[in-house]
Amino acid sequence: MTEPTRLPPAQLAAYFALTEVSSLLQHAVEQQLKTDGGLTTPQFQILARLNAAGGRLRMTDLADGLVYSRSGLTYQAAQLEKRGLVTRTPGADDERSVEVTLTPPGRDLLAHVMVGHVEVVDGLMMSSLTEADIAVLTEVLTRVRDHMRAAPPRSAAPRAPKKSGGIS
Amino acid sequence: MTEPTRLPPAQLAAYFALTEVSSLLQHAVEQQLKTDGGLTTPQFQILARLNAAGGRLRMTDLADGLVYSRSGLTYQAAQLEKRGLVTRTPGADDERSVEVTLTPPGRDLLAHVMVGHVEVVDGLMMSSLTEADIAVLTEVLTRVRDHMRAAPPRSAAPRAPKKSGGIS
DNA sequence: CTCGTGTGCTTCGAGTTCGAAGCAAGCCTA
DNA sequence: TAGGCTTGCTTCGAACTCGAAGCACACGAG
Repeated sequence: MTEPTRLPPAQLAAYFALTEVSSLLQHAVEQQLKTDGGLTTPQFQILARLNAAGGRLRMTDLADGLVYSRSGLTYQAAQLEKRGLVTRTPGADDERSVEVTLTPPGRDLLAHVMVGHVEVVDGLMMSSLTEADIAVLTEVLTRVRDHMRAAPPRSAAPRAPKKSGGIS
Repeated sequence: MTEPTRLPPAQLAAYFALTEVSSLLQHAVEQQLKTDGGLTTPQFQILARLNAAGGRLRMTDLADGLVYSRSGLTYQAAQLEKRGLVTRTPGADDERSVEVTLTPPGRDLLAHVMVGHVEVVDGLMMSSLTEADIAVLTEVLTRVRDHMRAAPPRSAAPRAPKKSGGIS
């Protein structure tokens, strides 16, 4: 039980719990998405985000909401296009941009997959929570999310004098 | 026939918030681990788990606490061994098992990395929360975690249902 | 008009991940 | 002791991921 550093115990507990829950949940969801619709998590996120935005978004706007890299987005968009779930067309205003559009089959598949998706989340996560729990969880996590989105990407490390030229 | 399914809005909000927070946090942590110690998240998890267990664990016991696949664990353990952070030796009792042991350099690196790790988690996640928030978050998430660990996914394990928890 | 810079997306190579198949050691029954 | 089943881990091939480099269009200055 020798710990290398002293740690704020309450905070670490919260952090580990968050990490573990989200890992387990993500794993379960991944299985469901693959089984019910042959989708990976990133693909599902793309479809869901497109649907939420009315069915059409530019690559850049799509990337803004998601967490992973531009190149990964290109790859997954290509996969989705192969299956006919989305189309990619040159942007109307800006010739170098690409607009991704949800097709009817894409919308159908999303609707179908969403059912099982909600079932899994419900059964695995929500079934052990009260409405009050859910409300407070949402409130707290939303606050954290906003703070994270606002925070600078990185750097400003007190110990590391590493200069990366700045974000200018 | 295909309508966007109606969804429990409060639950979805909680779920999305959880997903987004954990993604952002994971991303930030990944950067820190790489910068401070040249470690990936799975590698860090292995070292941390080893340290928590006193420095030595069998591969299987290591896998039980983590989320990813056996083959992935083998791969990462090999990476760690290459860097001299752990050793792998045949098990004493059982010749086919492998015991992974944290080396002194491994312990040192973990201690070093943990400092920055806590800093990141603290600054990014905890700074926007009160102590009460943290307490309630921990309580709720711990409950969810226990429930998830107890519940089998949607199908039984393909090969090895553990001795204790009979699925049949 | 032409050049230089910025922006949007894709391509590329290297590394990581997973599930299935494979290998070897242990266990159980006869 | 032999035979078959189980368990512990590794290897294999294919898919996915990332960051860096590259390509093409847009915009502004001269």
